[in-house]
Amino acid sequence: MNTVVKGIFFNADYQQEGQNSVIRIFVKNHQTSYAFRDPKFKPYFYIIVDQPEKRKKEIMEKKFAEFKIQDIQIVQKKLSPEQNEIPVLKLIFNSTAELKSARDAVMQFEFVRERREYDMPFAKRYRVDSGLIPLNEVTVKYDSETMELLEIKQEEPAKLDLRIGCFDLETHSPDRFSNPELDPILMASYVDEEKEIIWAEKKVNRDYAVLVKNEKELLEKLIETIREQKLDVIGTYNGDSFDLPYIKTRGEKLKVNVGIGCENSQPNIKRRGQENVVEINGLEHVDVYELTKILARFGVVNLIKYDLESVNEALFGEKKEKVKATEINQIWETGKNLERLADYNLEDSRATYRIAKEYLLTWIELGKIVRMPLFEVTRASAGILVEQLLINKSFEQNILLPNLPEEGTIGQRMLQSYEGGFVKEPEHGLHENMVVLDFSSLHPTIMISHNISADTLDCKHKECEEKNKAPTNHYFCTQRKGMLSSILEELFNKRIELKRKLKDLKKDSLEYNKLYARQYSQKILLNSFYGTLGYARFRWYSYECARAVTAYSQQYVKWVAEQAEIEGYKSLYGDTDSVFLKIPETKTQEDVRKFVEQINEKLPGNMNLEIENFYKRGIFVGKKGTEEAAKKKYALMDHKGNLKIVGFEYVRRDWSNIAKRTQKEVLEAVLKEGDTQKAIQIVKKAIQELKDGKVLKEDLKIYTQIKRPLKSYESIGPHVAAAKKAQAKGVRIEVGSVLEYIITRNGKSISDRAELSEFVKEGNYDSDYYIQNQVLPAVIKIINELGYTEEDLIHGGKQKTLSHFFG
DNA sequence: TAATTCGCTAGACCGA
DNA sequence: TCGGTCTAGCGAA
Repeated sequence: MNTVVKGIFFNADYQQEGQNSVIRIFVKNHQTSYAFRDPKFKPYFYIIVDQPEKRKKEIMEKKFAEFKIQDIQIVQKKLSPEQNEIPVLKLIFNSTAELKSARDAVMQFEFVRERREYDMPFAKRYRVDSGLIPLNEVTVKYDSETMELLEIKQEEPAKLDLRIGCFDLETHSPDRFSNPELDPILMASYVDEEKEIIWAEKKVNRDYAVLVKNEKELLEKLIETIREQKLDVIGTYNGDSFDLPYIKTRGEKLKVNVGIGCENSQPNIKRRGQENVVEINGLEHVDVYELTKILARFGVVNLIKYDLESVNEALFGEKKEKVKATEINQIWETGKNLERLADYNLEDSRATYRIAKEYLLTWIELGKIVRMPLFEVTRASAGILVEQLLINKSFEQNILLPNLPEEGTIGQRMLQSYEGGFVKEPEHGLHENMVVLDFSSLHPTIMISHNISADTLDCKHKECEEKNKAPTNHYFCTQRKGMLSSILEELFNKRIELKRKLKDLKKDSLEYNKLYARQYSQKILLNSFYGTLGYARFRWYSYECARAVTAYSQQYVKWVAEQAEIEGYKSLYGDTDSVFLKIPETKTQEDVRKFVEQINEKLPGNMNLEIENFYKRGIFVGKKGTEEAAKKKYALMDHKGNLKIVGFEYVRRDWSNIAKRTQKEVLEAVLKEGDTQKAIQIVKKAIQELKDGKVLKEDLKIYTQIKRPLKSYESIGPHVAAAKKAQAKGVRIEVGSVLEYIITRNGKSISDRAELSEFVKEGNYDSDYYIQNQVLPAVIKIINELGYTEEDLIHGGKQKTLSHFFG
């Protein structure tokens, strides 16, 4: 019987039904979660041949595999954006297995010039071809007996209030890590808009606590709740590698069906590289931990550790207590302080929920732009996002995708690196009255303004060569817009328009938040394009384009500095897209504004120079071991007294707190107060504290990441040495873990003396190391700029003040 | 199995 | 034990 239903389109996958691979699409409304079948859509790929009619017959007649090819169509396609359409063969199959064997078998025909789009996963193929946008509202006509999809209509996204729920487990861990084969779940918490619960076998004196009789019941209650709440999104913190695999294994042990997906389907654990991802049909699993790491990549947060406590504090400014694994065991075994554990458990779910609520909107919008389901887009890298966007555009414009490069090609590309941005060596020392100018979205605007795209490179027109030649001598078409540049331009213009609209909306209103998220996701995409051009595995890789972008960037930034010098400013420094100027006494901030305006009048297209900020005072320091000044390292103070510290040890996690704090205090004394004597006193005090043995572990820890298996290190640095020692004591050291180590007094080389902080007793540290290798190197270059030497720091020293420098 | 290059610095490593 | 070179990590843009 034909039935019609409205709902939200979530995702698509496929299933094997006998000989056929059949697409399923997941559509939900608040009553039901549907999985519709779309058997009419078949796997396919293209081949390019000279005589399509003839070759089609030949292939149809020849049996080149154990199956019969379902169909071959002759279709008109462009092989690339600048070419005309030509007929190509579309080979259609009943299953992905057939496609896979045919794409190899087809190479036996010498008339096959090329294969295209033969490696696109079937579900992704469907998402591209159907044009369905995840989380849009759809009206579906279907056969209620077979669940076969008859018609699907996409409507403008209506109001979207996704139901999000988060859960978190506390598990027993007699060893260092919980083993789901052996160790039970002790507690579970669940949080959504209306519910906050924890379940535990032991009585907990909290309103939100529910007593269960055993672990089985605990798991059943959790699953039941997730099902009852009819969620759209399930959020976890590290659920990809911990919580979801854990409940799956415990479920098998305890005979509990943990199917929380559509039609109670099980969480699907997939291997992706080194890690797990867990996908659930009809219920989007968002691992907020992964989301946080992406936020970090885009600079929303910058943390040493990405545990929930640190992230929660960084994002919301709220401290959250951490209960360590050993303590969890202890609480459970003694039955004392169960409330503490329960609170912690609940807070984890709450924090996860809060982060999801706050940031999901950005990924929802991003998912809509690139047409990726939430599950995918919350785990996607910059390269994936750009690729997906280009795939969609290519399909719309009837252009076949370029093939992925082969390993040999990738190797060649990787050998061929290219020159990047320009970094000027700064004028070291203290400077007063500065302005920093920078280009807004430099790389995207260069690509748009000069129409940089592989398909516009060195076109046939004489005129383009004359009018639009990059400093590399390659040029780009001025008559037809390039594929990449036009997508960028569209994104750019939409973003400008959105930002204009945002100005009229009330902050924190629903509409504001939605549009803000959209413009932010556009920004993410805009900034991701340039890098992919030089990425060896990218389908649209173009050395010439990548190089042209950086050549232009160098040209423009040098040009601005030159113009400024001509106008009477002194160019102090610049890095890639910025120019640091000293404003002469004869000029005002208004003059700077006028100067920038003049520059902008001369810049092409949508390129734009901005005033980043005015600074009262700034310092550039010398480089170690040479006379030169260090690049990418400076500190500035604006006219409100705000300090901006860039590149210094202060911003690096692989330096101890004591060194970082001392450096910051010194910079403050110098820039804010102009007090060099104070700066020196600060250093002396830190040295004294170290000597007295008073400094706490917290201020001595050095954080360094283990980036490869311990065995494969050629050079054993302190962090590797500490890791190896810890490993011998039974600590599991994983690739990617950030270690905290301290340099102790026990041993010869620095590595010998390095120990993981957890094994170091308070007070056991090498004060000499922390003075000579941490505090002094962090401050000496600054002190030098003030006219003092290391001698002055350790011994007496002469009297000088900043007036010495500024008259 | 997923964007780029430029740059600083530490500390091991290695040969004289 | 010295000094140059190399490995490694992290940050800026």
